[in-house]
Amino acid sequence: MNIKEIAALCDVSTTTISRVINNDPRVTQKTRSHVKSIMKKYNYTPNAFARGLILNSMRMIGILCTNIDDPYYAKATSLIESEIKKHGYNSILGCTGNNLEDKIKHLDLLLKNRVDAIILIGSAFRENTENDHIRTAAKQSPVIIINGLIEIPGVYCVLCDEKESIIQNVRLLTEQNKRNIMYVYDVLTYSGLQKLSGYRIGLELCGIKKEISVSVKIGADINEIRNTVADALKLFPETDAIMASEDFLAIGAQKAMAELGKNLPLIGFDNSRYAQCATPSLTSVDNMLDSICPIAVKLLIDLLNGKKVPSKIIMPTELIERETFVTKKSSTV
Amino acid sequence: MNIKEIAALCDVSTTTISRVINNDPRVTQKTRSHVKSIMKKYNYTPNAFARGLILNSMRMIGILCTNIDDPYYAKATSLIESEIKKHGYNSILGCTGNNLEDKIKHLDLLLKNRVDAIILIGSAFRENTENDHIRTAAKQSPVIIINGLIEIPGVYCVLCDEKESIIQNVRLLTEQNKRNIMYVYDVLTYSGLQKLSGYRIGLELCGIKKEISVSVKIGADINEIRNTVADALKLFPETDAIMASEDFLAIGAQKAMAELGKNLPLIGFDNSRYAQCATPSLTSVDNMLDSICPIAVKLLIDLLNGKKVPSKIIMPTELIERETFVTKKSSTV
DNA sequence: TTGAAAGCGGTACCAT
DNA sequence: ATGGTACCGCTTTCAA
Repeated sequence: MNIKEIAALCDVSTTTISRVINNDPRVTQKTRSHVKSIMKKYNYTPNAFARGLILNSMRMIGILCTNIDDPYYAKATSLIESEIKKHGYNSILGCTGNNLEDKIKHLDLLLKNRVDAIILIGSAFRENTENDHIRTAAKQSPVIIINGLIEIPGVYCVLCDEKESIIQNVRLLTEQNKRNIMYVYDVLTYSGLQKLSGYRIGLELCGIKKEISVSVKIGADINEIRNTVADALKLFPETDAIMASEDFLAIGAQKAMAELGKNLPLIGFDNSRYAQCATPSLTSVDNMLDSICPIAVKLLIDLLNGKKVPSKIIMPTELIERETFVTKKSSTV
Repeated sequence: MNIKEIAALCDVSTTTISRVINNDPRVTQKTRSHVKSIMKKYNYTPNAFARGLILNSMRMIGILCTNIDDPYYAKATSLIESEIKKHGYNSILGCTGNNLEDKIKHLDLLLKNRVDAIILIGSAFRENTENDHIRTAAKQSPVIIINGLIEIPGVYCVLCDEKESIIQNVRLLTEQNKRNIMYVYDVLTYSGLQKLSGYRIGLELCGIKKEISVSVKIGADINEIRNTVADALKLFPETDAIMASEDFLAIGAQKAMAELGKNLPLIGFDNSRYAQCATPSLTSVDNMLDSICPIAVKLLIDLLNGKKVPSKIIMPTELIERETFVTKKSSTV
């Protein structure tokens, strides 16, 4: 069933049908309702490809993340998808993995499919070498980066200040007289580097010389993480607090401590559901996806509507206190 | 840049360009490479909408789940997306929520976008009343259901035997002389009903009369779950084992037990990463997504290639033993 | 208010 | 091996 057949059935031209489809006012109420009833009767749906061909858009937005099976990306994707939908766009999803070639391939795929815009989730899309693929993509389609930062024209970033939040964590720990703070991390994406740098700066600002950083194998399971951290704890028995770059790592650290009969203050990152599931429950930095994602989508929609928008928006983070570490703000002894 | 311009630049017809694009052998090697070089030089990409219009396909597969921010759906989506990609298809993602109207709207959206097939993840897509929307969708496009079962022509289901796995769990618990088994659940989708029914059948088969089932508010956070289960444990202090319909609920139950100083055998469901994160780590039923998803995609691709495929594939589950419950298979005292 | 017809950018049939 | 051209289903300009 196509527009011509519907036109014939209604005894009007295809133009009129098109006008009805697109809510063009230049159709009498009578004709309009008649056409609508026929369309309903025959369950007619305009061909999206044909519309796409002319309008040069199928109202699709490409979302790329490295791995949707990571709760952080899942949450972001979930929030973005729901926002996008509100504005009448659909989401095409790609999970790229961490391989640069695959990221490029996915980007190309989205461009080939002529998406209206591209949203990259996470700083994994900023390579530490060059970012030509993103530069190229941005020339053809707006690119939004969630919690990542690349300064390229046509690329818009909405992120939280991860470095600063880690600096604050160090400060909070030192306020409780912790001077041997272990930092557990794995992947050194831009974000990973920011956090690591926050750790180092934090130590420096607090006058601490000794860094105890533990690098965990990327993609390690909980037992591998536990073992790695346990080894580190044996190596640095003076450790009196632990921070991790992600909740999952923090939980591995938690298990390591349990194994060694330790119970040090512990701060995770992402405030994921893992943090709630942990026993004791995990104090964690909330990276504000709940605010960032809607803001990013709003920015994108404004952009698509031709408005002027900022190229960079940075939010502060928030420490969610649970059982593994509490600040004593009101230290009324 | 379109096919005509490229044709002009190459001094050949659009037909030839098209042939090169589609790897049609009827082009000399010389022409082909020349065309290819020009295409590369001008960074030409055939318009996907135009191709879609003619071929009536953009090689897109629609994936629907209720909530990608649930690790179960996230894992399934991740596995499906990666399999689909291998076969040269892209994924368009929709998160519908649990509202029937929204599910219908999403289904319509996918059909409007003329996806090549639709994959529904989870039994939440089977309504307990009627399923006309799925019936209608299946008439226009193949529908695959992951871990859900609806017997409708054009709908293909790949699932695991959840009911049976719960029956087995009851049996394993009774073998350890547990007779007061609490069952914690929330949403009663088809899957939820299957599991609940497995619990009841299991009890019956083991000659247990007393059912202790606890219904938790849908969407409850970990504290609400803990409170609900704690109340139930106070009401039924004779409880000597707990099963849950999902890992997250099991963890809530775990926290309730901790609160009350209890330490009963506990079995979760889904074998999600939550199970690893729990302390003590959670014994859980693996619902075999790792096998189901590739099988489902394979079935789909076969279907799209016109092969005959089964309408229903059922896999057995597997109990992953961790700390909260271990079977004593080799009970050599 | 309505309609005829020219595209949008490809593909595929039928010639050559 | 290559090309001319009708056509996919819709939108939009221009004319009536």
